[in-house]
Amino acid sequence: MPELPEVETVRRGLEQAMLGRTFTGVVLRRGNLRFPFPDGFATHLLGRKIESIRRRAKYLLLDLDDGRIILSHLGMSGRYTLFDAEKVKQFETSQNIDEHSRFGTATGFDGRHDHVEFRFDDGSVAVYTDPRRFGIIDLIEVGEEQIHPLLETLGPEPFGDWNANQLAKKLHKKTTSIKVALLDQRVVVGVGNIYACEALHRSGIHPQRQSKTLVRKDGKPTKKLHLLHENVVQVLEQAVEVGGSSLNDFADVNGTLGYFGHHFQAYDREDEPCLKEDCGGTIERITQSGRSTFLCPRCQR
DNA sequence: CAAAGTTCCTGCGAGC
DNA sequence: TGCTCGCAGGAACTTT
Repeated sequence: MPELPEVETVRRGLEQAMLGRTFTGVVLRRGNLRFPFPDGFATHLLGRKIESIRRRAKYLLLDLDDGRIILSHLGMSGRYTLFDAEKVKQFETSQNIDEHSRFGTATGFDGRHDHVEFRFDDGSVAVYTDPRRFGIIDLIEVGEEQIHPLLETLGPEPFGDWNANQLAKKLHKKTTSIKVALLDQRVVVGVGNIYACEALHRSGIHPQRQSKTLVRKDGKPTKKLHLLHENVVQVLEQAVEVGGSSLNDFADVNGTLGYFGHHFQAYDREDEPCLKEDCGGTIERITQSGRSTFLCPRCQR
C-alpha cells in the first residue's frame, strides 16, 4: 500500500480529522510493531493536542503541543481508519465486543490486527491496523527530529527543489542497477516498487541498467536521466492527485479506494501488451534484489 | 508462491 | 600480506 502517494493521501485524511484534537485515550493492544512502543507512550499523549501533521519520505510526523512528535510508518500493510463520534457510538453499543478491537468489522481484518486506538476529545477514534506489523509508531523527544536514526539518512524529497543534477551526483559512481537505486531512500525518498517500475517504463530505461551509465563523464545527467527525474516526479504527482493506488484495496482513512491502479502501464501486468504507442512489446517480470520488476524489454533500454 | 518496506549482516574488492 | 572501508546482494521481520 504505502509509497509516497499513499502516505500523502493518509496524511491529508489524518489532517482533516485530527488537527487541533486532543488525546483523551490511547489503547495499545500489544507491546510492539516493528519496534517496541516507547516507554510511557500513552501517558505522554494524554491531554496533548495535535498542532500539525507532516510527511517526510514515507513517514508521518504528528507535531504535539509539547514539542514531541509522533513518528509513524505504515510498513507494507499498515493503515489508519477514522471513526467520527457517531460511528464510535454505533460500535460501542453493538454486539461486536470480544477480545479484539471493537472496530474489526470496519477495519477489514476482524479486529485481530487493530494494534492501536487513539481516542480524541470530540469523541472520534483513529485505529491503526497492520497485519504484518512492519510499521512503526514511535515518539520523538523534543528537538530530536534532526538526529532521529530513521530520518537522518533520508535523501531529498521528490517534490520541491530536487533536480536531475542532484540525482546524477548520487548515481555517478553507483554500479548497482537503476531500479535498485531508485528504491534506495538515500538517493531520493518516497519511491517504492510500483512507482519505480512505472517511472522507468515511462522513461524507456531498462531496470537492470547500471546507474552510472545514466551520468555523463563530466558528472552531468544524460538525456535519459533528465527524463527519469521528470517521470519520477510526474508519476508520484499523478498518483497523489487520484488518491494513491488501490492495489490490495488500498483505502484512505475514510475507506475510499485510490484510483492510480487504473493507470499502471507496467506494474503487475506480466504477459500483457506494452501500452506505449507503437511498441508492440510484452511486459515481462524479473526479480531484482528479491523484488519483482515489471518491464517491457522492447522499449526499455 | 508473493506481497506495497526497511534494516542489518555477510562477502568481496579496492586501496593503503 | 593484512587490515579497513564501502558497496552490493540477500536474509530477516510477519500474515494473508
